[in-house]
Amino acid sequence: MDAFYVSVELLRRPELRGRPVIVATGTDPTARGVVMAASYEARKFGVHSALPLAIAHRRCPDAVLVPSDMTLYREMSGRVMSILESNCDRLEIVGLDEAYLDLSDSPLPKSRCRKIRHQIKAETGLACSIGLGPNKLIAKVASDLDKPDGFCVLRQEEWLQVVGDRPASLIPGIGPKTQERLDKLGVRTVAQLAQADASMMEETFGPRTATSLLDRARGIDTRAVSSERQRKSESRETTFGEDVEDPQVLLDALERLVNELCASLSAHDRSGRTVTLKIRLQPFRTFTRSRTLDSHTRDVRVIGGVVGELFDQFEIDAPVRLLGVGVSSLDDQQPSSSEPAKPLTLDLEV
DNA sequence: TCTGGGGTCCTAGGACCC
DNA sequence: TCTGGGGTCCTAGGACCC
Repeated sequence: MDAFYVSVELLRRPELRGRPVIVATGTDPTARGVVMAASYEARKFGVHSALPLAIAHRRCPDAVLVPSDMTLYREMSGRVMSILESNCDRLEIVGLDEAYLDLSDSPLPKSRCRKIRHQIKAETGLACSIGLGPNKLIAKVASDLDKPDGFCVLRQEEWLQVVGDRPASLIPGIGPKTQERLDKLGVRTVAQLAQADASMMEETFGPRTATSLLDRARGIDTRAVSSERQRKSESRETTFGEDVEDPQVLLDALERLVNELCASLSAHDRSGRTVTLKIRLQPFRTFTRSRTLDSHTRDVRVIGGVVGELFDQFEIDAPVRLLGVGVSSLDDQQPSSSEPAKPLTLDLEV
C-alpha cells in the first residue's frame, strides 16, 4: 500500500489532500517520537518513516501532524487483505500494508494484478503498487520501482539490466550496515555484488550470509509464498516521555506491560517458555535479559515473577528510556482451560 | 538531529551431552 | 599432561523489516 497510514487518514480528512502530512507517534513536534508514515508531499522535504519527529519538523515545519490510529489502520488492512485473498490461491501477509500473492496458477497474472489494483481503489479508496515477478525478491523490488499507484513486471532475465546499476541496498535485507561493509570491499551496485568473488565474500560475511547475498544480487530466491507462518514471539514495550529514575514508576510500567502481554497471550491461547526483559538506558543503550522456563506458561504471576527477578538483577546505571517484556519459544495449542488474567502486583526490593 | 512498537532471522560463545 | 568431533540448548546482541 502507498503511504498506507497517511492514505487512510486522508480518507476521513480529504481537506488535507495535497498537503505535506505526517502520521506520527504524537502531534507535539518537540516531543519524543518518530514518523510512522509521510505523504509524498512531505517526502519531498526528506521526511520518511522512522525519522525522528524533531528532525522531520525541522525539515518540513508546515507539515500537518496526525496522531496514529492503529485500530483504524488494522481495520482497513483487513479489508484490503480480504480483497487480495479472494484473488489468489495463496496469500502471505507481511505487516499491515504489504503482502505476497501466489499467482502461479493464474492464466493471466498481469490482468489479475490490474483487476486487484482497481478493486482495492474502488472498494477502499486506497492506492497500492504491485510488482509481478518469478519470486518474492524480484516481485518486491519490482513493487518499489513504480510507486505510487504503479504496476511493474520484472522478469528474471531483465533483473540485472533493470537494477544492476542501483545500490546494493536496493535489495531487501541489505541495510546501511551491510552496505557499508560491501563498500569496503569495493562493492556498491547490485551488478557488482552479483559478480563479487565468492571467497572474498565468505571471508567477510561467513559462508551462509555470503551465499545468500550473492543469490539475492542475482535475483535468485527460493522462498515459498506461505500463508500460515507460525508466530515466534510476542512482546510489549514502552518508551517514556522523559527518562525515568523513580523505581516505582518503572515497576508500575512493568506491571502494566506484563498484564497486557499476558492478557493477549490468554486471548490468543498462546504460551511461552522464554521470558525476556528489555531495558533501554540513556543514551539509547539497549539491553535484554532472558530466562527459559521448564514449561510453557501464560500465567501472569509466573511471567511477572520472572520479569521482576530479571529486573531486580539488572544493574541500572542511568535513567531508563524504555522498558519491554516479551515471551518466546511459543507453543500455541497448549492449555485450553483459559484462566482469566488476574491483576498483578509486583513486589520487589529496589 | 535524535532515534516508536512489534516482529524475524542470524551469529557467537558457553554449557552440556554422547 | 594434554586433551576429538559432533550436536543441541540457552543467552545476548545486532541487523533488518513494516
